[in-house]
Amino acid sequence: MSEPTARTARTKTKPRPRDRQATRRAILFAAKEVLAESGFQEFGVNTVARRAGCDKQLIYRYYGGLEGLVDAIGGELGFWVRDSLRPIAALGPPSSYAELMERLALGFLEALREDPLVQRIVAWEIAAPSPEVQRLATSRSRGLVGWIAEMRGDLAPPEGLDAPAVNAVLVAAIQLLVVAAASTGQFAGLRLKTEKDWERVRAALRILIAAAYA
Amino acid sequence: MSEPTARTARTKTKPRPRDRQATRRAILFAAKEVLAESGFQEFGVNTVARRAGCDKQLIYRYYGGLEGLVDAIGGELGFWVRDSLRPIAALGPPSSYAELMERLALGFLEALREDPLVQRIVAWEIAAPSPEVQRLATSRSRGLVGWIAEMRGDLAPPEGLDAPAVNAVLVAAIQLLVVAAASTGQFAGLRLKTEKDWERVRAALRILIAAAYA
DNA sequence: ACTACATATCACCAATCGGTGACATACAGC
DNA sequence: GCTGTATGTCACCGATTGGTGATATGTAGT
Repeated sequence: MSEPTARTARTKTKPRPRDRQATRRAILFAAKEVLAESGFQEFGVNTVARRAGCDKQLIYRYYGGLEGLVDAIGGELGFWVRDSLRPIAALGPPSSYAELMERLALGFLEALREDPLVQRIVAWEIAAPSPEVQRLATSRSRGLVGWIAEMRGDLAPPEGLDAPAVNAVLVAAIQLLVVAAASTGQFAGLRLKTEKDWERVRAALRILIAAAYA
Repeated sequence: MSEPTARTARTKTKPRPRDRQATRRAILFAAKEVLAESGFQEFGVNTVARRAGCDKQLIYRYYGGLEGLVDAIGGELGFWVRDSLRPIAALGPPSSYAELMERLALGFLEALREDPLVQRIVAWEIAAPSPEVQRLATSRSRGLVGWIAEMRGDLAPPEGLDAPAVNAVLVAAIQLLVVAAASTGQFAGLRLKTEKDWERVRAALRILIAAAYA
């Protein structure tokens, strides 16, 4: 066989420019895209490499595999809570613990609604408690709790009220409602599509918060 | 080759007794087991067939594939809400809407905590909104909403309060807390392991409900 | 006893997965 | 110009997946 050997045909696809940092970034970007658009079910070396337009081998070389890639995403997300709630801080100091919690809850709701990537990660944490994903969860949790503590200042919840428990309930509700809205558009018979629908949710949250922390 | 043909070796494994109904039941039972124990990630024809101790072909024959199997599970779960909240009804008529909602919320919490299968299905609905799973969600939603309406009788929520929205928030919180507890044992910095942890959650729910419906 | 059918199992398929070793090629240092 | 190394691509591996056609076998009806 004097026809072109396998190696001769090697030049079918243009190789990427040889820029290690750019390739690393491309992979990370593709990973976040895949996760945000298709969820963790599609998340794998093959899919990410295809999306990034490079060979999957590079994922192993530059991130040591999927786990390292997830960690890299987690690293970028470490400050998500802080960044997304920054506008809340700009409103000036709240006058009461109730007002603080209302701002935080509604701000968290909006921030989560606008970020499909974090939505997917939340869903991932719920559905597939693998160790690497757990780290994402705990780091985000810590960020949230720490942020609340920081904003709180010297404001104190009413005497005898278990604020961490109440806040966990509120955060849980917000997370599930947003994720359910993204995937099914409704929850427990409540439509979650139009802005009017969300106004009902916000009103309910306001009532609950005001009542609990009154 | 006069050695045993492939077909001669066919009798390695004992075939199941030829009982169509029993086999159908075994498959459905195995499917629920797999789902409850390992979650939807492991849920597939191969796994279920292995668990049921039969050939996967039978899943296609008797249920028309995975979708039909999921539908069968959904059919059995149609009355889950009603069944699991039956003890609540036995307590006698509530004296107020607030008391009704408190009973329902706490009853729903306990029922969900005790049923890993439904927990997995909830997680499934959240993470992988495929059409067949959606049907499970909506049927359960309808069951819940209908049950509330039925129990409510002539009790009415306070004037001007958006009860469906408030209830959706509460149900969402309960669902996510239970699922998070099952998978990670904590949520938003709140431990969810011991009965004492859960008592904090129940107390928080009681406060929120009482305050909102006062 | 013989046939027809329902039941169950097996054997294989193409596709996809995560993972790895071999090869190609651009570029930097000598 | 030659060589070594970093970067990128390809080709393959074994395992697993959902899916199907062919085959064996128990059982009921004649």
